[in-house]
Amino acid sequence: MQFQDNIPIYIQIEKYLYRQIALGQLKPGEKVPSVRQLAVDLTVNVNTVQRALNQMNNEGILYVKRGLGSFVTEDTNLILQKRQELVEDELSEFLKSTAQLGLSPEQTLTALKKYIEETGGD
Amino acid sequence: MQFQDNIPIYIQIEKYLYRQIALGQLKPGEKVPSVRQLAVDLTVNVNTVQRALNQMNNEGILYVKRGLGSFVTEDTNLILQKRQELVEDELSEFLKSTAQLGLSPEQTLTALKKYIEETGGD
DNA sequence: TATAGTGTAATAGATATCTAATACGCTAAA
DNA sequence: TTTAGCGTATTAGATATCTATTACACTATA
Repeated sequence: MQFQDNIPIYIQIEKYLYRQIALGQLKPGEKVPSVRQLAVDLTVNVNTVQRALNQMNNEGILYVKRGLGSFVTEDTNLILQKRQELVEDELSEFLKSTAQLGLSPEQTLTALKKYIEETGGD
Repeated sequence: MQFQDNIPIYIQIEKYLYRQIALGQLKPGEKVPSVRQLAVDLTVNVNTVQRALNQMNNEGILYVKRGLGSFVTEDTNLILQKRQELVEDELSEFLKSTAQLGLSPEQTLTALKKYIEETGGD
């Protein structure tokens, strides 16, 4: 995984894992790779992974079985809720950004539609 | 101005000034507030402002008159080009983000439309 | 000429992030 | 009981960011 500069790595790892869960690539109750394994996979230090997992534990998205590892919550509603939250955050931030560039919501919508038509979304 | 945590301030200042120029609130040939004045306005250190202005000088968006200050380029095409670039960056990043949450470009478009209808874009 | 305002540079210190290394206690399985 | 894998904690050092401070050279103007 390649990380974007200027944004803390532990934030990006958090986002990455949230998305894995939101997409169902990490299922409810499933074990998350160990911090050591993730550190190897992501070419990052164990402490950095640990820091990312901490807040997810605090939010209840993950839970820990001592000596065994971290697991995805089995609270499906919580996962759905989190996914919805992530989507709405993106929508909100996007509209905020384009507004600061002088585009109204409607203009933003039009620009996005045109952009998709022209590029296919890439 | 309040700054977002986890993103370097000098990056946010840069973005802020780009938008001022893109929106025409800083016009071609107009003097940009001095680094000392900006530092006061933004409640930030002079060096941090200086760092933000440097790259904009390198890109040709600003130019310096020694002893007088920094000024917005009079190359209108360059400004228009930069604005277009900023908009497309937002569009691209937005689609990338929603894709990582499992939304196709079309689904993203629909979600945005719905979001605007429901919230008015706020 | 003297002064005020400008960009620019350099230094030192504080803080956050990241890495590296080591260690401890827990659990499951050989 | 021993071993391997797990989360967790701690310490030290490197780097980037930001602040604070001082200083220098240039320009326009009183």
